[in-house]
Amino acid sequence: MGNVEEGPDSRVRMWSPVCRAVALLLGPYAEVVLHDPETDRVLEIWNPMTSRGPGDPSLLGELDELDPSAQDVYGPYEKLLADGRRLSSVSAVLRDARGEPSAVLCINLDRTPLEQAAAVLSAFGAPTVQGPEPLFEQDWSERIQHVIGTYVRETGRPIERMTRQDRLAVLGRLDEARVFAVRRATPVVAGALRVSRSTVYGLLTELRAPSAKDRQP
Amino acid sequence: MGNVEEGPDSRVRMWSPVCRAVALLLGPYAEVVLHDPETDRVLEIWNPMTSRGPGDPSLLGELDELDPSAQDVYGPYEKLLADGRRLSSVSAVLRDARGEPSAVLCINLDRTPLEQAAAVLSAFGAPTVQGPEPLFEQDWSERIQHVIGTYVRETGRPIERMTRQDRLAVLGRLDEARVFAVRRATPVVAGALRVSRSTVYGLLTELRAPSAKDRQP
DNA sequence: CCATATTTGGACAGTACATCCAGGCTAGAC
DNA sequence: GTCTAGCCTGGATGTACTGTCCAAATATGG
Repeated sequence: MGNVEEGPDSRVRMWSPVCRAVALLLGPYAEVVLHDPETDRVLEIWNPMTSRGPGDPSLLGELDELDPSAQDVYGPYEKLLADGRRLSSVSAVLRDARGEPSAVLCINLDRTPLEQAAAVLSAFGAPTVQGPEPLFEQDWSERIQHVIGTYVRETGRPIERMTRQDRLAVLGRLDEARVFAVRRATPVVAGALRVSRSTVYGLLTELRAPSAKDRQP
Repeated sequence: MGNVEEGPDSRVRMWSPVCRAVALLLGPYAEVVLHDPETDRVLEIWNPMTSRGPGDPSLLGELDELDPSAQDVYGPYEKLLADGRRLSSVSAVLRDARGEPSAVLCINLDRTPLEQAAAVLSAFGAPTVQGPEPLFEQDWSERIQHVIGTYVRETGRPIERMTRQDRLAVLGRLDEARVFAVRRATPVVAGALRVSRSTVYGLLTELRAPSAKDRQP
């Protein structure tokens, strides 16, 4: 973490915790830059996506001329890197205790991975991530339904035409999914399989103790 | 307390551009909170994901006692909301010009949409970007340890020095994480908290029935 | 030091879990 | 059709777990 011998700029000292926090949160997908609006140069940079470093020119442009209702925050707007990566960027004017602008913070988020994922998803007709899609449910009863539903879809056999082997297979999956570790799960599974609790318990013990059976060759 | 002129807290004035920038960039998926470490209350909040507001208690605890090598930035660590959303969180201690801690910034990023997308993609055999991240926790005892560990790290208070309020907070989180829906969880939690089973049940009932509490002396 | 708040271990009642069994049902063999 | 064998069922039963209560022990705070 060595800094230059001259000691860090007081502005860097003040704002770096925020910058490092954002850089940590967004991992390798975000670049955080602290600019000096006076000299129009980079003060410090975290997770650099290009080869810029402290002291390089900022190429910031005139933020002063932007909409004053934004109250020192600009964006998000889009940038395009030379290699084709798309960035979402925001900027904020940081002021000292006297209210004078002392630095400009820029956060550049690489949207490319997200957009690729979104493209794959929409190609398969998956819903765009807007409303919460309960793909994997926190609720264990939904998980039960999900496991059983998957099995029915795989075998094309509805619940009421299931054979003993089917029930064993489904219960095996449910057991692997640790469904029976939650309270009151067994009666729910029995109901979902249209079977009595006794049957479920019987099949489960048979499933969990295959040792005594194949012991005799 | 505040030695400020009228209007918003000077700290809010100073840090709000950063906060608003992050909140804008990350859209509805990130919550940005500014805490007052003195009073342990929320100073301001952007994109709130729960119903917290300015003036509410932070439940932050003392960050001072944490590992000094972290240099005022903590995390990312994981939080779990009641509805199952998983958050990645970072915290940063913000210091004034004299180097004194003046505020604590927390950014909470909702990872759920990303994880859902990742689940869909991996179901179609698409290459997963990152390594073996436990998508859903199978071992609930790990989850208990994780929730407690997170709290300890957040507050810098080891289990044996916890106050009643700490225990209440931890049990609240565990309850939100639906930990007590699994069999045998309560004794395990009691053991992990170095507390008797009775205490856990007592605190839990107190936690779950704040409605008809202080009506009668 | 006392007063109050909190935790504790243990006893207890109430559930839920798991097993067992006798009888009923179904399917296939004869 | 009848028989047999295997499976399922409902209920009875014993065990394990859950949650509550309370007096005593202990911590907390003035």
